[in-house]
Amino acid sequence: MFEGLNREQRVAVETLKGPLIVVAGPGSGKTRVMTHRISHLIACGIAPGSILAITFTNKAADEMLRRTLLLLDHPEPPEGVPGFLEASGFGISAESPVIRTFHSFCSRILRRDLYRIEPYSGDFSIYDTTDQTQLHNEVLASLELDRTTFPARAGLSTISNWKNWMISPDEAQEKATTFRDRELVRIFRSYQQELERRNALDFDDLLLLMLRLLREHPDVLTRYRARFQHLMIDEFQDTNRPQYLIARLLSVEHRNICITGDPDQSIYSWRGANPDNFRRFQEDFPEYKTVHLNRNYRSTPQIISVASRLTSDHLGERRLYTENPDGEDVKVVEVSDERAEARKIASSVANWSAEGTPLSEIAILYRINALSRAIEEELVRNHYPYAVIGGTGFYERKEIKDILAYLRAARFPRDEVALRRIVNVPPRGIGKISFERLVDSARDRGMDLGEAIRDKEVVSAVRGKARKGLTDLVKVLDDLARLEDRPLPEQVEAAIEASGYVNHLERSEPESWQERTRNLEELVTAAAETEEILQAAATDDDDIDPLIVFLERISLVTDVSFFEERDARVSMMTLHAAKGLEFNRVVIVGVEETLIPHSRHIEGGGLDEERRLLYVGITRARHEAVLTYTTWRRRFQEREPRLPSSFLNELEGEGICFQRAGSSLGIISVEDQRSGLTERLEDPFWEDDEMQVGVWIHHDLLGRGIISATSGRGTSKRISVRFEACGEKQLVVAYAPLKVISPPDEEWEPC
DNA sequence: TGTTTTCTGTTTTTT
DNA sequence: ACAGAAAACA
Repeated sequence: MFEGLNREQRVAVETLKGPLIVVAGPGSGKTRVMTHRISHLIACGIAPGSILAITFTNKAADEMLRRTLLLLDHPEPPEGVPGFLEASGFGISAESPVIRTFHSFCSRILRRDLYRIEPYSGDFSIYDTTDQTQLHNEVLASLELDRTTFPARAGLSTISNWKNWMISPDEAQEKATTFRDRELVRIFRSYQQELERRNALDFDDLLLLMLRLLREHPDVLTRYRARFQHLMIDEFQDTNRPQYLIARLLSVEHRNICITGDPDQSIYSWRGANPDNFRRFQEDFPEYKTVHLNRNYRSTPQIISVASRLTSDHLGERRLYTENPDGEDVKVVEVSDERAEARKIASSVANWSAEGTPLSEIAILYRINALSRAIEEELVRNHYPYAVIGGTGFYERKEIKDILAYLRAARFPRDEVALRRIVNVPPRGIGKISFERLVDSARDRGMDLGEAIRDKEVVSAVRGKARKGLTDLVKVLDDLARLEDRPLPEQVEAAIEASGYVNHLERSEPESWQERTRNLEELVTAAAETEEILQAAATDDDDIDPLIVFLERISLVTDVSFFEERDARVSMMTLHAAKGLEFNRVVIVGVEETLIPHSRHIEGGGLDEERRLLYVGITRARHEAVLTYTTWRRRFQEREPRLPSSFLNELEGEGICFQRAGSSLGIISVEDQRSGLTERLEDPFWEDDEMQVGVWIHHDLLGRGIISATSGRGTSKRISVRFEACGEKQLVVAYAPLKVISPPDEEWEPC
């Protein structure tokens, strides 16, 4: 049971009673400790079902469950069936520990008990970001506020912050001083009311309502306290206030709570994560014990020593060390632009692959999703399979969301977001005006939209094409609703069929309709998979609607493991998404000022978190870490000069080597590179010609004009020209009869 | 007049 | 690639 564990790890595994803090650096065997601890609990006679382990992602949950079952000599869970099984199953068996994220754990409980809180019920919808944005904008319309002054992104992030810090609309109102703040509070208030009315929960609500449930219903609290005698929380540095309070409520009596985390890897404060929870924990559970896991088993000494330069010296006490053999230096590579960066990465992949590193052991990490594009293109060109993790995920694709919206609208008439989404997709003549008319008429009668579209009088308020479209839609939805008891894949297929969606795709997206249709087929496959899992867990006492399970799985389980096949592929993801993962070789791209640190966080408290983000990135690597930065990068249409990240200065020292692409492996310090930067402003890839914005030209046919924009290079370079005689035209420089002229005098007269 | 198509400007991180 | 705005269409 304890073989292969070091002394500290063993202490953590053996301490089963009472509060325990495990401070675990990257690669220190934290998951090992957690899985051993769970199996040790079970070996000591604790009922598996009374163990609740909270992880940060569903992927981590699956991994932990899989490894725990292995330790327990369980038959291996079927390949490719994620621990999601557990989500629907926790009512079922006391034979397996419950390992989930906070969100899916809460959702599971709320499915059963949310009816206790007015006016909700257990078949609530979960609103994802898209749904939230739509609702936000509906709220704006009803409050007669302007979309540009109150963008959804900003508004929702403010609302989410309030919720994470458990500030009610009333409290927010008291603190609001400016006009804008007061308007935001109004938006918050009606956003929340509208969610309630629709029996819908956003991600924050999953936590907040769980907390309310436990606080307001002592019998429920007692039940779950009795049920979960042992709590474990992973990535504790990234828990927010409601999450901590839920954990405290569940464990404050038996006090068997083990938290693991690493303040140096706290990278989610923007989502309300509060490292201060460590301090609160120490106050609330003063008899706690602490274990420090400082020995790293993952990385080379070079990687550890370089990465450690980014962490604050916690009194020199918590320093991470390793006894692994030496490896290569961490490399910092300068390249001229994002295409050169992509080529450099592709050639690294080629070399590593030739040396025998499997593609699945290579990761490319970046600060923002937008950086993946250039690299993807290069990998495609070189025929390297890759998987972009996160980003626009499968379930965020338009066609997928549309079909799911059909199912939602058919079966959950209160869920207006879904109905609004598909009311005119495919186009059936119900435009903005007709729809507004419909909504008004429904509101006048105090009806839900779902009722309204079936109401004769309301429908007669709309006329012509729109009325026909509406009756067609109602028929489609009613037909779908009738399939309630059919198997899930059949329902999904029916939704695709009845909506005429494939036809619509073919007409409206001649470029991509085939791929999108394939995606829809994948959706049917996913439905079949869910159906299968539910069949396997047929002992379910809760008898939950398969469609609800399917939708929930989709909104909460966005990990790779759920959908992607496990072929050998290069992984590409953001630094945030890489948390908790490890790879033999890691490339971090775009290590540039304004990217990491991101421009929004260069000043103020956010800077430390950016530094930790880079720390997390570097420590993902076992054998080799490469950091790249460019001197030029294309952003929208413009190419802009770039500076290396200021963090690179902090990394200087033993175990790291700076090199310029194309140059021999000479060691060049950051200062050398900085001073060399100005002379390299003429980038070899930048063909500087005369056709620049602001230059006057003469066209043989169109006459005089001034260049207002340029794009592309070489023979594909295009310019926009505002002509005196005929307005703005687009021209291809290589083919247009143009010559540069000196500016007309009148334009240059000083005013 | 109302609907559909085309064009333009926009991307921090995510359960 | 996507959303919102302007233009084109019925």
